[in-house]
Amino acid sequence: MKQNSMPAGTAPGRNHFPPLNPVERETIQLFVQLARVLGQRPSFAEIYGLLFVSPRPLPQDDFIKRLNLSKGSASQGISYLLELGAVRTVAVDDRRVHYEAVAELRNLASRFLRQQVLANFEDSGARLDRIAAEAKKLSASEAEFALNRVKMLKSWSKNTRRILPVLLALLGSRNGK
Amino acid sequence: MKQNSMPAGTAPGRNHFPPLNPVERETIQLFVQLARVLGQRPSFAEIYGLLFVSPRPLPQDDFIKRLNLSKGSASQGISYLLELGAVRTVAVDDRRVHYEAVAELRNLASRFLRQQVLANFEDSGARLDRIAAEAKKLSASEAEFALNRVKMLKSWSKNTRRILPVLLALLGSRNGK
DNA sequence: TATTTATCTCAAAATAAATTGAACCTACCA
DNA sequence: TGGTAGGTTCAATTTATTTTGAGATAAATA
Repeated sequence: MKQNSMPAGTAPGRNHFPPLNPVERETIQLFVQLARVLGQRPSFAEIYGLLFVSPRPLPQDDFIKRLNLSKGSASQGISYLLELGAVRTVAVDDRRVHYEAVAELRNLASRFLRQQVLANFEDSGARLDRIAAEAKKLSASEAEFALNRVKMLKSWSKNTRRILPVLLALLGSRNGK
Repeated sequence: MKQNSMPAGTAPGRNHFPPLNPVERETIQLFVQLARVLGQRPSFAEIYGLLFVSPRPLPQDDFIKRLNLSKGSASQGISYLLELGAVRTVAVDDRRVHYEAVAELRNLASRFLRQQVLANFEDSGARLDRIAAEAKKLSASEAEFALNRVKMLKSWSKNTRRILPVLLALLGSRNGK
């Protein structure tokens, strides 16, 4: 079989967007499902999933065409994933920016925990102090109970912070070693 | 000041639903915020929050009136929280069922992780096998890459399962002991 | 410099999730 | 044995989130 015009049989070429094969479809679904548990948008998960199964970096065009996404979703999704550190840009001889998945669990989990989870716990300390202050204005027995609850919440928060580094260390180590 | 008709000055009485005080409001808000991170409904978090700050068990009436909830939300919320083990019923000399918060972090976290998080990972194993099977039908180089990705996902899932028991043990221990 | 191509922004539309409340059970009690 | 308080269920509504797409911007190309 002769090749014509297209540079090489294996290179997909600029305007070649084949439909998703079963491996791609299922992998993307896997990430969409995971995303749901973690409170992430399905369209963003699709993008990450496609990049994750792709042997080569992809430009935005690719997810727009192959995932049927709008330009807006693709752009928002990519910038979110970059910000999260789940995706990186790759230099390619093309005007378009190409992206690839960052596939190290340690990196992903660590950034996710820090940016999405921990960030939301940060300001709880201030709130707890406010609650304690208000609690002192209550009647003696009510104050006692409330202050006890605050103490409990503070210990929860301490416990949680204590655990994170351990968690990250465990995620980083390979295969239980 | 004389008491009349009401049994005792300190007992809230059947139809007494004072508005939330600042301690209650702030505590409830704390749980609502936490719930958002964990993907839980705000109305359910409100119920848990109110029970958490209440020195005595409360019947459904209480959250309906004091939190401005519909009967439906209260009922759904309570049954969800019971199912999750975040709330328990308390025997009280009253036809109405009274509830109190289960406030041990270890219990809460363990049940939450198991029911909400782990349950969603369970069936990913089957999907990974399907992906591997499909991958073998691809061209040699594509198959190699895809199978490698599957291997990676399997190791993620293994890592995650390995970590859970450690996590729970850490959450259960007090104050870093 | 004009034109084309890639990407971004954000208000509007579409979709999904949470909440309500009417209808319906089921004990209890008068 | 009929009335009522407490509780549940679920379709309809409300509210929140996600996605879209019509411009705007900017960089590369002609």
